[in-house]
Amino acid sequence: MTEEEQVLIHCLYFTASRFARNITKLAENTLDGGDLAPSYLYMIMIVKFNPDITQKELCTKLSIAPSTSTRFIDKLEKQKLVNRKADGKQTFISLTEEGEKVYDRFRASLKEMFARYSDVLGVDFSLDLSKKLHEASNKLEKEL
Amino acid sequence: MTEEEQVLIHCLYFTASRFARNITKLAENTLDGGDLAPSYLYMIMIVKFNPDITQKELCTKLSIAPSTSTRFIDKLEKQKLVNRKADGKQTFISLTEEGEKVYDRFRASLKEMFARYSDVLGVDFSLDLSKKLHEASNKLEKEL
DNA sequence: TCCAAACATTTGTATATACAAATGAAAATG
DNA sequence: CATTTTCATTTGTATATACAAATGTTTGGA
Repeated sequence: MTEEEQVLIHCLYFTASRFARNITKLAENTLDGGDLAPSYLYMIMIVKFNPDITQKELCTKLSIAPSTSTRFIDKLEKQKLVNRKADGKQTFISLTEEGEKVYDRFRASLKEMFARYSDVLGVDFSLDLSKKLHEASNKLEKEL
Repeated sequence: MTEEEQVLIHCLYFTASRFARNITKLAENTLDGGDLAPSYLYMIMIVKFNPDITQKELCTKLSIAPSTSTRFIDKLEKQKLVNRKADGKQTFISLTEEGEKVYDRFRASLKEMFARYSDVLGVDFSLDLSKKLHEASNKLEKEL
């Protein structure tokens, strides 16, 4: 292993941010979100499985800043894909009918994306990597 | 496993982009790059181990767009951390003395960052994850 | 030898995302 | 109950990053 690679495997920031750029490009090319970028689909997916989720909880599950969540929801609301229900300090988010349809389209196109990358990386490798990233995010989110 | 998690582990885009945000935040807080964001340190690291690298090669190794590389190098050159050597179509990049110093400072602070996250994730898990992300990026970069 | 095609870099512009400060609402405490 | 504290969201602003078009350079035919 070269010294360069030694440094790389000791810096998860380097390897993770590069990988994120690669997989984002693939997602932009293969996920069907109409005119929505993949990150909006991520939010829609989370809302789908957590109806009436608060904005704060969304921030945690997506690891985004509160200000980012405001802007994302603004856009999704304008497109009538989600509803905001303000109650005191909190805001609750849920999908509209139209939002459910976008989710279903995304869900179908996800198969295609999975096929594309697991063809290159291997199915087991891909599932394992994704699971590890998920676990790791939860731990970092909680303990840092 | 919940249905939400089933979707997550089938979508590397979701898990990788969230993880990248988490680890980026940690990197911003712990890596010592003076006033440079972590992504600039990544570029400096690659140049350190590949003196006189072309811009195109940098783009491949970092998985960034050519326009992004131009802007990064503009900034690093303005701070006298790298040199541009134009030759025909290509541009060759190398570190200045000052750039080497920035690398050395980064290198020292990397130990701290590694300690922070491997404390939460485990040393073996962290090294393994980083290695897998590195391999996966190389494959996606080559075959997609 | 000249032109067309290929290629690397740069510039114009748009967007996802962040942080810090501002706002608005609830809860706690005297 | 009145006021301070705490908390969730929003707004102002900055930056990393991308794509598409423009520019500049080389190379391979005709």
